[in-house]
Formats: sequence, C-alpha cells, structure tokens
Amino acid sequence: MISSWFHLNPRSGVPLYLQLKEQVKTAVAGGVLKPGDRLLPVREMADNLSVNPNTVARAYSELEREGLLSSEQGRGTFIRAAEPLLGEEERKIQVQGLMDKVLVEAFNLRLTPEELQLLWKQRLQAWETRLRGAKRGGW
Amino acid sequence: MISSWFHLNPRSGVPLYLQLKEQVKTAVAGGVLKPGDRLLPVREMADNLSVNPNTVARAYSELEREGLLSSEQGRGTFIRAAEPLLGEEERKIQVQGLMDKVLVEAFNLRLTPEELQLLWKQRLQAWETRLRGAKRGGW
DNA sequence: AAATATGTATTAATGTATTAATACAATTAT
DNA sequence: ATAATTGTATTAATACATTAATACATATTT
Repeated sequence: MISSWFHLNPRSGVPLYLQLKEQVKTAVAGGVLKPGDRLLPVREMADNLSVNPNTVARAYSELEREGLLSSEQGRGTFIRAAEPLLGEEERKIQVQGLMDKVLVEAFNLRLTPEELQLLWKQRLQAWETRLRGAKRGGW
Repeated sequence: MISSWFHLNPRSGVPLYLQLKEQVKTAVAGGVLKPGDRLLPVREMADNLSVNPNTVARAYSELEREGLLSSEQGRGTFIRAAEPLLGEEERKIQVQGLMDKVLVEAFNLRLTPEELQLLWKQRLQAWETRLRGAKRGGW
C-alpha cells in the first residue's frame, strides 16, 4: 500500500500539511509515484496519518494548484500526467531562484566553488541513479 | 552608506526580519559586505527601514547565532571574520539538503538532468563572476 | 564622571497560520 | 434510485509568529 510510506511528525515544528506535501513531491520526483497513480482518499489517508481529513485535503489541493496532482470529486486524487502549468521559461526562473538561495547559503558557510561543484555533481548523480531504478520498478 | 541597499516591503507576506536577514546574507555572500564591515546600529537601521528597532535586533541576533555577524553591546554589529560555527561535514550536509530540495522541485517541474546541469553551471558562474568583481571593490 | 551610543531583555498587542468540526457536492457502485 | 465513496467549502478554535513598547546593560566618548 502506497500511503504507508508517508508518516508525519506532529512535534517537528513543520506543519502537517507541509510535511505531507513534501513527501508526496519527493515520491513523485523520485519516481516512487508515477503519473496516473492514485493516492489514498482524504479520509483514509487522514486515518492512516492520524490527522484531520482537512489537513490531507489541504495538501492535496495545494499540490493540485501546483500542477502535481489532479483531484476529481467522487473519483479520487491522482498523480498528474499532463504538462506542467508553467511555461519553460518560468520554470527555469523558478529553479534558478532556488539555486541562488543554495549558493548564498553555501558561500556564507565558506564553501568554495570547487567544493560546491563537487557536492552538486554527487547529488545530481544520486537522483539520476534513483530515477533509473524507479523506472525499472525498483520500489 | 551601506544600509541604503536594504529595503523592506511590509506587504510582501515575508516577515520583515526575514527580509532583512536574507538581504544581509546575500550581501555577504556576494562580497558586498566584507568581514569586519560594520552594520548600522539597530536604531539607525530601523529608522532607515521604517521598522521597529526590535525587528532589526532580531535579524541581527539570528544572524549572529548563525555565525554571520558578531554583535557587541556598546560597540556595534560587524560582519564576522572567524571560522564558521559548523564543522566541515555538517556544513556539507546542510548544503546537500538544500540541493536535494532544488532537485525535487526541478524534477517535478519536468526539467531534465541536462537542463538542470546547464542552469546550475550558469548560476555558479554568475556568482563566481560577482565575487571576483567584489574583491576588486566593484560596488 | 557623566553623557551618549549601542546591543539586549521583557512583556504585551496583534495578526496569521494551522488544524479541526461539520456540512455540502459530485461521482460511482449496488 | 439509493447508498456509498470521494473531493470541496465554510466556519471556528487554537496556537504561534510577528511586531511593537519599554526598560536595561555595556561600552565609548567627552
């Protein structure tokens, strides 16, 4: 059962709906959840995670607004297969903004460009590996 | 006057103290502010930004806790020159975490590893260029 | 020594975010 | 058709974050 991979920590300081959002996003980005896959119904997921159904509903609806999920009343909630909502250029700008934040943090931590470059290479490779594994149904 | 580069937007949704923190961090990472440089006193900075002195004090003290600034009662607040608070390994782990968040977002935006790699290269180069400029007193 | 400049601490006012309780709407299954 | 399943909307309770008001402590300057 897919949902059992999610678990929330009510004392982490991070809002429950955000924890769920991030876990879904990570699962999709990592290929654990694939386009067309169905998520548990809000109530079932809520039971599963021991939270109020609205908390799950909020996570789902925000992810839908972001283009990751597609919810249909009466039918269920699914991983969206269609094209991203944002255009190519906007998406790149968004990612660049995130990268710049990483760079600011990294330079303030006194990492050198060389160290940074090495770390990046490693992380990117780790994800590529994971993605290849997921395509073969690794999980 | 250094502080005039900062300006806050009270209606942006982002807390004032966070806006200031980020701007200081960006200035330091970009070489605009260098170790030993003095920031405006809390009251003066507050006047300048039209916020309560406590708001500035909070930004300063959090940045001090993070190792970026050094505040001394009666003397002022300065860009810290000493070694980072965290050890090499911890700093790398922190940066890796940030990189992973970028990767999750990017893959969910359907960027390919190749596109990602290109963007990264561009952003890193942009920062390296800026840093070289700052060392020659470019601003 | 006194005055000034500066960072720090305490408390309170206010707004916002988070979560929950509950009812509603649409689709599907019987 | 009816019941069951599922997502959606509204409202409210609560907690937390943000900012401000004010007083205090330490260093520097005169």
